[in-house]
Amino acid sequence: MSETQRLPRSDNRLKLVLDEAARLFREKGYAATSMRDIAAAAGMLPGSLYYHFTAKEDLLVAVYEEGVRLITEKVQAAVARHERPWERLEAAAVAHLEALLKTGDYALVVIRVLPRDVPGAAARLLRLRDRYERLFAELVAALPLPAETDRDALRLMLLGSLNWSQHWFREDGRATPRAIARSYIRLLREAQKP
Amino acid sequence: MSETQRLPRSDNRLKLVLDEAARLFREKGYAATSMRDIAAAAGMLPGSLYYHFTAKEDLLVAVYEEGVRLITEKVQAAVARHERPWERLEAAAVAHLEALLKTGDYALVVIRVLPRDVPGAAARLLRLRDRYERLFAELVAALPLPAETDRDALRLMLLGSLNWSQHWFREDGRATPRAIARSYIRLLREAQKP
DNA sequence: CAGAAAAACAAACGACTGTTTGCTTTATAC
DNA sequence: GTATAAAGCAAACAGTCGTTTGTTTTTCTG
Repeated sequence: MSETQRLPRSDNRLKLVLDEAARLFREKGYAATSMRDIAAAAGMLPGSLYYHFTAKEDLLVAVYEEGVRLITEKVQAAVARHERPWERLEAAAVAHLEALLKTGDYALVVIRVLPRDVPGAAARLLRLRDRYERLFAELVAALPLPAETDRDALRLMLLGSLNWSQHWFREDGRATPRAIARSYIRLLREAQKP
Repeated sequence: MSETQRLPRSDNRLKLVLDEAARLFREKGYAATSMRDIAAAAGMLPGSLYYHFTAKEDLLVAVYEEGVRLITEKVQAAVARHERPWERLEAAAVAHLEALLKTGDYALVVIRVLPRDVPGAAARLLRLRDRYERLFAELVAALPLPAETDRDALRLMLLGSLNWSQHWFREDGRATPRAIARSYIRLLREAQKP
């Protein structure tokens, strides 16, 4: 009955594998990234990846989970620094966009790789993303808005435009993630003044 | 010197190939769709596709071109029915979203397949999409807005949120493409009233 | 230091990839 | 009606795909 369990070895390269997988999934997408690409980037042989993950889909899910964790963490920390509803939403929008465009690869994979493109893991990916987006639903619910304002539309419009910005954003430009998120919030906020 | 040029045959299946390619590219994305998938869907052998297209990338470009043509056509027709700037932009937004979510496969491929995912054709795809998006820049430029309003942000926010709706829109729901586009416009428009 | 588990190597499996080549069928044009 | 070009078939090319299996190396644990 002695289940001999041992701690991971100190020289293990799981973290490196995840980092390189995140980078490649973000750069080329899921289907266009091969297990051989990831293995080569991590300096190991293709078959070795299967010691850590039983399938390519599980590797993606692991990256996805870390991405959601990172964004959630940043957004929650940013929101906690404010008290007024609109300022909390603005802080969330800024943190969300900075996580996507500045933090690195994990976060971007979450909105770059579409769940429907990974049939065997779509359900798991959607569950992760839905849980995160509920954060924004709560922030929008707390806004002081005229009764006729469509809160769902407001939330979807904000998140949609933020997420889409990955496709046109250029690092060199003068528009920072923070400035973009703020201008979007301003466009929405002005509309809701009595 | 007699260059014997002949008309395409009446039984040719080029249109069918394009239709099936558009459907598959929309459903599974570019990388996950194989030439064999397309050939099988069109009821022919893989090699036969190369009579019509010299490479998979060219097949995508052909679908893309038709998609841009369709959206442009619908948006221009819708805009022409109105005179006041905000109504013209709203008509464009509605037509854009209906083209994506109702018209069919060609239009959706244009925003579903990312140019960067098709290295050999990225430049061609981007040129097509930029030309189309200039339509919206003109419509936004014509809006009567306060001097401090950021017109670029407004355009990017509108198009971004419209394009992102492909990811959450469900046909069964009560929200039609028309209603979604109108609620987005309303959120922006109210903000700009003096 | 000995034993065991962790982590990776080495090599291959069959299936699938985009594409090419040569040949055949068939509608069109004169 | 017959030459001719359009369209597609049939079969294969070399390469890549995700994954499996057996073995080896290396670190940790007692």
